[in-house]
Amino acid sequence: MGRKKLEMKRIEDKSSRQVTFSKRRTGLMKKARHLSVLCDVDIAVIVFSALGKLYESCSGSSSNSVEHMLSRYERSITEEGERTNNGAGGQLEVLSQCTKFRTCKELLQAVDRLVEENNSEGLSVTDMTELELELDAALVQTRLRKTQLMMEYMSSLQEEEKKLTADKEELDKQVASAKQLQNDDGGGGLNNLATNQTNSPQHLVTLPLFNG
Amino acid sequence: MGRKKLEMKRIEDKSSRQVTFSKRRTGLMKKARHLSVLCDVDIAVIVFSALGKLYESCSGSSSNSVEHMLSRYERSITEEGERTNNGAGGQLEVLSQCTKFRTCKELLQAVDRLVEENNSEGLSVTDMTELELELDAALVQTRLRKTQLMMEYMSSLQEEEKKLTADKEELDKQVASAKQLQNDDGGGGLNNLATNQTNSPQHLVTLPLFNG
DNA sequence: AACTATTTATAAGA
DNA sequence: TTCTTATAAATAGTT
Repeated sequence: MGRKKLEMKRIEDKSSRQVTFSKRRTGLMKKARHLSVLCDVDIAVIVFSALGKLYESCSGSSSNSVEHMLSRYERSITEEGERTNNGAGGQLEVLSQCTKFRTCKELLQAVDRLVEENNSEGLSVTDMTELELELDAALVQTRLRKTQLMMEYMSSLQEEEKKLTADKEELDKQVASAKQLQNDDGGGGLNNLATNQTNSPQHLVTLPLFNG
Repeated sequence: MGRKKLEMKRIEDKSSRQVTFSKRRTGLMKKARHLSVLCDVDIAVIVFSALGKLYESCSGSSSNSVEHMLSRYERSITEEGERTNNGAGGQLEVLSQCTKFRTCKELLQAVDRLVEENNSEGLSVTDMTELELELDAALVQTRLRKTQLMMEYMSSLQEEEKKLTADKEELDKQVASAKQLQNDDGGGGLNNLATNQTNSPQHLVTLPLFNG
């Protein structure tokens, strides 16, 4: 809309690109706000300029709601993923890494393609920039996955610790009451001892951590 | 735009609200895509309907780039927050971040120095390269510290698990032998029970993890 | 889902 | 940069 219809491609002139960016960014945020109010929904808009600067964020209501929505988004995505790969039960951890592997594969293919396309003249700066971005993205992905695995493992360890502590307390209690009974009636009160056995926690050792 | 100008408030009629939601949502995504292409920027749009359903997400380039942008956004916000609220503190979590804060402080000082040195002409590419290296170093430092903290915590948890498991086995053994003794001599063999108490592992809970 | 009368957004120009 | 204006786009109500 304007004096002329624009082609759907990057505006080459730096100055007009900057102006258009400013105008359209404002418009986008305005529309998001309107949609949010009119239809009573939550919206987050995040814009990164080409130089990596975080330009704007907008949301339905309060100040930090963008952050809220991000965790909400992550939850949705996670649930979606779990809904998808619920079929098999064997190696849970391995399955959950499928996404990563697929990403890596795609990445390598993209790199190969780039190299093949330009092997006669060598890679241009633009190509290298693209490659850099892709590698950076892969790095971020890898890091996120690493942190996620560590957090999951720590959760399982904390849970196990809680369970073991509870078991131990229960055993202590039984031992104490056994001692008491022994002093009281000289025996016969130990028949319900050692009934709180849980499964061995050995399976935790097989989690994919500290394996190099 | 349309036959009538709408008030900037929630559309009360459920049916028209739903229709408007659909239309405007489509429009918003389209505008986001256009802005992304025309101005060569990355954009994420996240919409949650009133019923909590994740409706759409849109972005500049590849498939999972929304996730990328979220981590990018988080990083931006985190850095911003640290720059703003360096005055207050007092909680335990803050202590564990001392290393990071020190690094950040040094970094900001370095940035200030660079800016002051060159404020007449602006920063040169060489300056920016130096700045890039410093920021990169800080990032690596932060990452190392994060991993280190997580590894230490996991080690402590594993150790605690081992100890607790050993305790439990010992208690089981004692209970079994107590049972045996009870059957054999009718009592008197329980005097050394409950002697393997270790310190409560409560201190683990105060380690700087999972605290938001 | 398709159709228009209108409103809104904005590209180019001042 | 900011304002103006002609024109493109989006869309509210209608069918």
